[in-house]
Amino acid sequence: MVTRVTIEDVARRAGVSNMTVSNVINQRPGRVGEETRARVLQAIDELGYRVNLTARQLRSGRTGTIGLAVPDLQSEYHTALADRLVDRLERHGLRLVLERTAARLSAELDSLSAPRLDAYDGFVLSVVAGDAEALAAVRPRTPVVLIGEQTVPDRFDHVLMDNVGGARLATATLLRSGARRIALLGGGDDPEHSMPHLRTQGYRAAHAEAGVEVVEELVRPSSFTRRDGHRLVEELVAAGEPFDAVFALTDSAALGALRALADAGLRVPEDVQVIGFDDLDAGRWSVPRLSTVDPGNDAMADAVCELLLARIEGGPDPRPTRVVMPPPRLVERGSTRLS
Amino acid sequence: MVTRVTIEDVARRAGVSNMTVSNVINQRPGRVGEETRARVLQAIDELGYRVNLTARQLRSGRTGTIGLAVPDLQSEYHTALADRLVDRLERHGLRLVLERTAARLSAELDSLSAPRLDAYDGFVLSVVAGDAEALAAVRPRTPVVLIGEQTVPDRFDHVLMDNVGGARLATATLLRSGARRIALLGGGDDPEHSMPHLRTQGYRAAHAEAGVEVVEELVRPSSFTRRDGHRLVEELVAAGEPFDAVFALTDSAALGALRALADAGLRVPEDVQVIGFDDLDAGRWSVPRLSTVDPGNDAMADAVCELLLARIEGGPDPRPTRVVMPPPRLVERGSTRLS
DNA sequence: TTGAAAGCGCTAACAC
DNA sequence: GTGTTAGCGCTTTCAA
Repeated sequence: MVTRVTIEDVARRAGVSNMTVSNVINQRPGRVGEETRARVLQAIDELGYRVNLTARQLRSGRTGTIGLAVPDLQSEYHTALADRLVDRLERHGLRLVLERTAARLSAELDSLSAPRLDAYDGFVLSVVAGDAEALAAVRPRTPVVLIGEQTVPDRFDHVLMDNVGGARLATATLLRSGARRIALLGGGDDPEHSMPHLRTQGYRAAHAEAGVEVVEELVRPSSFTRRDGHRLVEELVAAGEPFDAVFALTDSAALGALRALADAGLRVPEDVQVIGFDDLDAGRWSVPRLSTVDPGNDAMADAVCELLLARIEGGPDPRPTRVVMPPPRLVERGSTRLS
Repeated sequence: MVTRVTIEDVARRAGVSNMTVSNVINQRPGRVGEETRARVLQAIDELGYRVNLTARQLRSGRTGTIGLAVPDLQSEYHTALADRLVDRLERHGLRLVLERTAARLSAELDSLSAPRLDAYDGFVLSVVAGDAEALAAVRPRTPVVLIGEQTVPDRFDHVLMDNVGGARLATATLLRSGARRIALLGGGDDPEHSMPHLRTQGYRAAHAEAGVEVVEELVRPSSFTRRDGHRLVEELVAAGEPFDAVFALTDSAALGALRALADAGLRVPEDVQVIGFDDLDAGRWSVPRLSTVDPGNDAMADAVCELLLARIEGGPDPRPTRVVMPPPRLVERGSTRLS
């Protein structure tokens, strides 16, 4: 073990006390004379001293780090969110690190356990597997913001997207352009507050508003990845069920659907229109370009930061928790006909 | 501040000493009687005690966490690598967290600074901006494995891909199928040991071996993202320079190229063959499916883990550093004609 | 403006 | 098998 240079070594060399060195390091104003500071700085330099964040943290409780746990590191939606957060938090001198929960409840709960949270000043969890009941017992001492559509105990700050509104927007656009048989990739009998359930609800609402009957054979379950989207469209084509549009619950599924439609010799948007959800960057480079719903990605990232910072900096007065849900916006590209 | 339950509280309640509690927590074999253990466990449960990892770390020096710093959280290549590493490290009771360097030298060096490294038992840095010179002064006490093609001080373990070999493989395949005017997206006068330089070198080597002249007008610089790939193909088409194949230095650029070729009304692979590099998952879902080079992704992840674990667990005897470079493999899909 | 003392919560090392 | 002592490196508190 290489010996470590401590504050004490620096203090000895500069001929001052530990505390003075600490004051220099932390740039505490007016606590140390100009001359002394210079001497300390020089000692630090000569010795190559670096703070031990672990020790500082044990004493002060601050780590300067925010954690973000996502279900899947490859999820383009979540890495895009992470990127937005890194940029914003950097401006406040905070660093963001990413963890993976693999969408497992055990891992999500684990990420909220005291030992894990101790490493962070604040934590953001993208809840996929958990729900209000599962999270009922969790009372983290670290500020936590939850994202995702699951219902969660109202003791948590919560940022979510308008799934119902966004899905209604997408579906209404297709209906307005004349589509009458809209395949829904990812709809079905999911748990009540899950993302698929909510987006399916928006899909049905739009149909009801337009006075168009939903073709139940076209409502296909569990489809979030490219692979899923591809498979479901294949199945639909094989089943011979005609459809003139596809609403995929995620852009990823929509991209897989595009692939399958090309395989089947169907033209987009002439034969089949396609619309996704999430506004991933990849949708700008697909063939054809993907129309989609922007659920308010920037606004959500803003909200997460604000909530976190308010709790971290805002003293002990327990401000009420907040729920933030920005308005969705339609992004029309080549995979739909202009409405 | 909510008061924290400490080991001392548990000890008092169970009527034992701190050390006994510690022994129970750490499941040290044969150090504590069955009855005592039960009493301690109960006290832990009743009090809701959780270890303070910060304190443990300050004392023991272990954190149980490995850091991985990547240039871009949205880079599909790097998140795929992260996923591979999470899986492997989990098996050894280690957790992986991801950080972003934004491909800036300052951030890369920063990530190797003592305070940052203190948070980890081991660290993996994907070097993009740094080189041997920039890293010369860095002497981390935490085990570090470097990945990426930059030359690095040989005091670091280093895992890299065979950029020259992989690029030669891709280019040779195109030449064998009859291509004679192969656009290179991302070639150019980059620094000597950079990825673009090396892959360009492989491209030229394959031409030389096949006795085919490189068309210099088709060698286009800096192209790694979808956007880049798209733009460069657009420019090529606008310039009226004929080409019968595209070798993109990354799959991402290749996907952008596919988009641009479709815009230009060129058929793939009939009019233009396309091949990428990296073997990203996205390449399986593009239209058409993307042929590519697998640089040995699984083998690289294996190597990173082995090197890390050897240094973490392997005592103080300073084993020699190692450089690992797995063999690349061609993945033929729909964007090329079978060779 | 500077310093001394105390202790954050845990575990290594050794005694019993 | 269990307890005692010491201390990881830092910052808080209070005194000078």
